[in-house]
Amino acid sequence: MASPTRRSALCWKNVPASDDALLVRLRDAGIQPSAQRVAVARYVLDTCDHPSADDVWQRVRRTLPALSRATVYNTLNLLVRQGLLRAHVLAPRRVVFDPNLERHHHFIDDRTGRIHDVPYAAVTVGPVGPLPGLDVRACEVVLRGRASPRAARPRG
Amino acid sequence: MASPTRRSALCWKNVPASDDALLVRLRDAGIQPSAQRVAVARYVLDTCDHPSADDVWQRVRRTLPALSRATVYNTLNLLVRQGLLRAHVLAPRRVVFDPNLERHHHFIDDRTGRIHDVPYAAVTVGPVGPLPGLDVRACEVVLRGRASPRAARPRG
DNA sequence: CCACGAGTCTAGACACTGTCTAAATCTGGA
DNA sequence: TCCAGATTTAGACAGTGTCTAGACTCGTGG
Repeated sequence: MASPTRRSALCWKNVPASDDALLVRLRDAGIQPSAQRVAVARYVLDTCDHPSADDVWQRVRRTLPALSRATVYNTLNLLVRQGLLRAHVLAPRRVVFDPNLERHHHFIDDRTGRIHDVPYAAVTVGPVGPLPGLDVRACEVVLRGRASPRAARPRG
Repeated sequence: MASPTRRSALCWKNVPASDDALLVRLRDAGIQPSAQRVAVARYVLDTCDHPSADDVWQRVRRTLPALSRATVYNTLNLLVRQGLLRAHVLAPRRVVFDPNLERHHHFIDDRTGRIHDVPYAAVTVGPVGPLPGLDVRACEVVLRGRASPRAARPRG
């Protein structure tokens, strides 16, 4: 064959040493830390942008051009399944991923679509009155409105 | 031409007289009541099933076989734009339509995916504490859990 | 009665999202 | 070194929602 059509993308050791904490975290969750998974996790577990799966793909491909879409979806679903990530359905055709595992709510800017985290304590929900026949196990609050430009950054 | 490939589907007068109230409602909202729009509205404005756009299409096509998918989407968006219907994004790849215009919340059964309306007063939300930079204009609560089979019917 | 313009509907193309499969590749252990 | 199992890739596939061109209907005016 003339050219290496298949790059050596699989290399589980090819991860910067500074990611030790991330590697431990993945391993503790029972996730084999391949280069692709680490790259995806490194971005998605440390962002406050609430990216969609495609956002993650676009972003991580900058450093891992051979990354396939299927791997991104697989990895995101794996992270969700293992409890390192949460998925929210906040906009049509847009599942959004959120590394914030603490109980919290969301604010969506009507104009920009930007999603901001809202501390759990900032909204008082319930006590839910008696709802006959409904066994409530989770409660999510979505606020909508407009964010002032200054508040456009959920975290510094 | 050999055969009527194009049926006479457009017939704005071809609407049962018993739908007078609906016709008035549509006209008041500035919506020209075509047969297709009336058929869609008649179903979607009087259901508690929280159907998706495709559900609406499947259902209304029973009585209007030539109804196109684009017309359903156009009509649903029109009803939403004119305030006769609400759209909720409660599940991935599934926008759900809700004719209940009163303020209310939703309960989603984890197992069946069924959506139940919850009276606004049954859940105490807020008072939202001071959220600097966020101008909150709407607040939606989504409860998740399990519904007992007996409670599976939001309305009789 | 007929022509015309505005509004509506249909069929299909299109873009996007998420899942699945076969084949190639890599890893760790014997 | 070799092998079994896990992982990744590319592409096919299905579902959802939008858009466009062309056909159709209605009301109005000549």
